[in-house]
Amino acid sequence: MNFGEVKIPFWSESGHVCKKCSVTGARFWTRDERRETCGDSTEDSYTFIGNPIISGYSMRGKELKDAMREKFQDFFEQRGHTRIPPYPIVARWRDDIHLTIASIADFQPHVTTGLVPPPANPLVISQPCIRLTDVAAVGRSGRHLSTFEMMAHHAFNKPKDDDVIYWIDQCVRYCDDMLVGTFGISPMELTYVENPWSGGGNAGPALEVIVGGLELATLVFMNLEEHEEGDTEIKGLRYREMDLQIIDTGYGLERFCWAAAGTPTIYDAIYPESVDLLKDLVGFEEVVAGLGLSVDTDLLLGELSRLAGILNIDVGSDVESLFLKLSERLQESGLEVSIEELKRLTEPLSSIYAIPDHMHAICNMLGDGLVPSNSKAGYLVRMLARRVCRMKDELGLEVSLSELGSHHMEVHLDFTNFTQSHEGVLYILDLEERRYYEMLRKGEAAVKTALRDLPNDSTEVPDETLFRLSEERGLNPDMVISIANLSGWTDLGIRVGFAADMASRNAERTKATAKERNPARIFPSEAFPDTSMDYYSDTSRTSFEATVLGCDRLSESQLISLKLSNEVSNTPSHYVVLDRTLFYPEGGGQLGDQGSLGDAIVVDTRVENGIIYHLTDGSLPMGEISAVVSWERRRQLMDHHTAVHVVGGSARALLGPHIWQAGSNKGAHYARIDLTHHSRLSRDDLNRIEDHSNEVLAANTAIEKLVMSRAEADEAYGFELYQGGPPKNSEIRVIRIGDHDVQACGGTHHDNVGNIGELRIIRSSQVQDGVERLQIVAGETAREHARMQERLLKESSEVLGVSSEDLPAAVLRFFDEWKTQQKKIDSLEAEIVRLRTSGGNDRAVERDGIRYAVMEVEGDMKAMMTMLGELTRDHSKPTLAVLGTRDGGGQIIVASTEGTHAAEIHNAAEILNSISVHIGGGGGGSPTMAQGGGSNSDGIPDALESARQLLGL
RNA sequence: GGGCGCUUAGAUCAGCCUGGAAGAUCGUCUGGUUUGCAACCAGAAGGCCGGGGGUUCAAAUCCCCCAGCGUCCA
Repeated sequence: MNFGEVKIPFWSESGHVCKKCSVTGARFWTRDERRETCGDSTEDSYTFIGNPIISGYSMRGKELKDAMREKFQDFFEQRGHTRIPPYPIVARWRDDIHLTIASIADFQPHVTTGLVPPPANPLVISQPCIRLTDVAAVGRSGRHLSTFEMMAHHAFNKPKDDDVIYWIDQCVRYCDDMLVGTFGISPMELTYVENPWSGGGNAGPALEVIVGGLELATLVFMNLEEHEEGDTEIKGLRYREMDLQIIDTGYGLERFCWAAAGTPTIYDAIYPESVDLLKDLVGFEEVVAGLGLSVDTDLLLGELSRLAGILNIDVGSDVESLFLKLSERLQESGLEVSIEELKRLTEPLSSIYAIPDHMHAICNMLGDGLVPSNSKAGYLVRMLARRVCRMKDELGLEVSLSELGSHHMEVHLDFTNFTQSHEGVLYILDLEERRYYEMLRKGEAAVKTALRDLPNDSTEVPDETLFRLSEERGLNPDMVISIANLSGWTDLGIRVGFAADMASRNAERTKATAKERNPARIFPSEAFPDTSMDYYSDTSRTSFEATVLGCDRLSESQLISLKLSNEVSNTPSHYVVLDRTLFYPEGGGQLGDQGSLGDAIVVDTRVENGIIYHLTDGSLPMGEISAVVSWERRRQLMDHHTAVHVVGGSARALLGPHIWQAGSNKGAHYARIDLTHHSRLSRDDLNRIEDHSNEVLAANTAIEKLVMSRAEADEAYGFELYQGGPPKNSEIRVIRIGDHDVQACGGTHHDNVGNIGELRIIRSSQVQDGVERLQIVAGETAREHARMQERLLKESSEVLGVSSEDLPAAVLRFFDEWKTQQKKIDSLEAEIVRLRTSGGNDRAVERDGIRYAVMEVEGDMKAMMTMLGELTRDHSKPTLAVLGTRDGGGQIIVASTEGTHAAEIHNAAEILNSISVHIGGGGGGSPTMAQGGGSNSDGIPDALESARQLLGL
């Protein structure tokens, strides 16, 4: 039997036969002996539109989804599955994906690798998911969604332990029983297409379950893992059997709803209220009537939906050629519609369909506490919000983003599961809309500047210009064109194929950056047993005895990959491995301990694969050794680490549930914590957080340090635990500060928060949009910081001879005075120049109607420029001026009055070059204005004299 | 996490590529016109060209560092 073929008793018992699809060549199972195609080919169009394949569901929208979901979960609950509440849509327990893209993602990687047992076995779940890979097709294809619920039943089998819940045969029986028995789908319509699955290091056979041209479910039987010595080869990679064998199913809730509703598109089935509202606001009926289509519109729309399903819309594919294909298809169905008519109808319609879908994703993401940003998951919600803003503008809607959000949450969502408040979501939506229009406003000037050199009758914009505007200003090509069309370039359009080029350009770059990633190991960790980490048992112990198990010189490349922090003052030469240690290795943002091992100084401590490496300034012999951890440093690190937890808790309490720790760093001099927040923090905000934190310190709450299994911790505290990032082990250390803060953390902490004494938030900065970085000092560094501030104030106020209270006023006064005096000097200098250059001045010579002014002046280049202006700006007095000053090694300006006889017969740059040799320098400029300088200021008189000779004066 | 861009008058932005006299529009102020306002005309004030270093005879302009802001991709 080949990999991917599914042979189970159920097939023959239920009368299924195996066939080969005449279009795709895929193997599939069906009860219909005459069937030629698998159901999921270009020859299989949707049969359920206007003719539901699931009956008995007359409701639409949320009510339909709720009913469908309940029916599904109830079916499996009655068959021994435990119902599990859905996980958040933001996948904070994983570091490889931002959003939950499938129900199985809830259990990766900890459960699927066998590290942690599943929350129940078998289980049933309906998991909201977001996938943005096909976001461009949403609203256009009639079936694509960026957000959907994946209903699923999962079973985790361990055949080696005789622990098998159920496998392929039973899984297919459940599926078939439910579709036929519970949902009343005609058995003859069902096909099961073999489509083996591989990816992400795992593989297994799989079946696609198809009815009426619609894929309702995928059943994956994950039983292989990538391994060099495996005996199964798939797509060039070798796989072997896993100890854990997983039933991974996915049933599209929205597709069930669509199949039951039989509406033209999936959006009509699940978001009817929103679609109606938008059509109403747009006046869609009038739009259609105004088109004067040559065929019946209802007929056309129905036909479009049927066809759209079999047109495969890829990201970056050419919309133009898609329309061509659609139009041809319609003709085959006997509908004569021009591409132009088709466009005018489908463009607004696709936005009307896409908006509810996008709003659903946006509300779910924001509801989960996500903050819009210019990077990571926050960027994804911003991108969707901007798509909605653009679509509603193109539709000419007056309604705001938050009004759309408000309507959507009211009609389509259960708000009870949200961590963010209703008002919080609307507030963020308003912020995002303002930012979008701000971007557009700035974009207008950018487009005009970028296109300035382009003739007004151009038809195409250079590719490079479009790429740059898109990347730097966030203006996608469509927006650029519409701005340009309004600004004078009326014929501009986008080159055919440009969208595809841009997509492939992005794909190339993604590929290039993906190659650079390699989390290389630094140390030979297989040579040593795991180090006993004694620092957890008593965080205040500092001296201990241990055995040196290994010591070796650090290579040049090891030193580079270590990326030592700037708190490491001496470059280490060796690494030392012990059997046990009190040295805390860098981890969770806390820097490594320092101290001494025998005669050697420990400058940093690291950990890799459970082995702790002490970085020392010398080598050590094998055997017993006594060691001391620097308590001063350790205490400071603990002050900072505990302070970070306290500040994080206070920020969440004061600012809202969207506050998450996006990263942190704890050194000996200061600590910092990155927090997700939608606005910049004012000093006032910081003060409130600081006060709140110090109140927590004053209460001197005991710090609980618990070790518990991951499942237990999840159950007790939820995902807020993982502020510091996804957990890596099945056992978790939980640091709990009363009711104030609780998180999984491997760092060293005090036993009571009061041990810190006091903490201060000394500044905040924005590391990305939506991520605010707070710098914290605590304990000794807080006092040091205060002393430093005092010193700065004292030194500054002493310079001005004022008390530090008067410093701001004094500085302001001095700055103002400096400015007014500077102006006075300028005007006085100008006055001197006027006096020297006006009338009866014997240094100016007039000849052939040109005034020649050759003179040495005092002052710097700026003063000379002012003088020059006086001399040469007056067109009624054509002048050639040669000015020199001894300032700055000697400087010379030669200039003539532009547009006059003087400018025609003399070249300033030439004159300058021939005379500047006297000051040992050079210079240059235009024919009417040249300046230069040198290093021999005493040569100025010679230079001016040679100018006089050159000009024959 | 990886890029790219921006920071110039009270506001919005040119100028930077290719170094050589700091600009435009709006706003402000003064005067004219007007019964008055708007509009119009004439004129003026208003600039550490984000901060710091470097290259150069010369830097808003080129190079490096820092800060603030924006944006794209993962």
